[in-house]
Amino acid sequence: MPVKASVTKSSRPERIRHPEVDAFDLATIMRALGDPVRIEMVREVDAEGEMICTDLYDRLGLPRSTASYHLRQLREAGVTRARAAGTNRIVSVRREDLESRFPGLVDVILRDDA
Amino acid sequence: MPVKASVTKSSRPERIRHPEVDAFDLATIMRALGDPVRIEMVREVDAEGEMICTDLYDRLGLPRSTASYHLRQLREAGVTRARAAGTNRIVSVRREDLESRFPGLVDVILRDDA
DNA sequence: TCGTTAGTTCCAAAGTTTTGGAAGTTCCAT
DNA sequence: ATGGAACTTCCAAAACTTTGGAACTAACGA
Repeated sequence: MPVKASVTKSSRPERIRHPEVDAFDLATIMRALGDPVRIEMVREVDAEGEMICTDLYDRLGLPRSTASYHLRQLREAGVTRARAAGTNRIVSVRREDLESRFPGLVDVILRDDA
Repeated sequence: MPVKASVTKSSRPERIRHPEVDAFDLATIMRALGDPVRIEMVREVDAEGEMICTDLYDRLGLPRSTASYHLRQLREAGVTRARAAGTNRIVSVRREDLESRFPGLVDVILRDDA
């Protein structure tokens, strides 16, 4: 009989997936940004440069699973990046990548004084 | 008995509604642009400067009611403008209005060469 | 090894958007 | 008037997104 009885699911590190700049899609990015919670997330993260999820989630005051869902939309569109650091995850805005593919877009998001 | 028996609905000219620049909302505009059909509409219209709905709808090859729905999303967000001209409607992109409120955004939409 | 913390994924319910045919309105020409 | 063309709105079905609690995983410290 082989090794273990109950590996419930993936027992390997599980990389965090991010699209490459060449795979960025304008409609997908616009859609990710078409939500006030997500725009706020981008602004909070950008203002700090980098942020751990807990701090971001605490500021937004949403249930963690909901906040995690929205952050995923941003990450999968290419707006934010996440890297693991111990038991935390450090999030940042992909400013240079966005700027190189859609010049001016980051400024539009961050500079709105409505 | 007053005047008419069956006015089924509004019997008055029915103005086409457009938000004022001050009422533009970033998330609403991003959301309106977060769809490939609508991005294409903006590009087609902008390339012509002005366009009547029929011509636009014919180019997109969608059922008219569907195309009309998408154009409405754009108009209500503030991206496009429509004015009546006889039985036609002439559509255009609100370039200056968008530029004044969200400088750089129109360029992002029109200049993407993906 | 166990307990705790950080964060994600699962899942079903709730909510929203999209679709397209049919019906309706408005305008113009005859 | 009546007819037709150009649009829009209605409406219900289908498709998608969002929500949040519960279950889960992975990393760390004692």
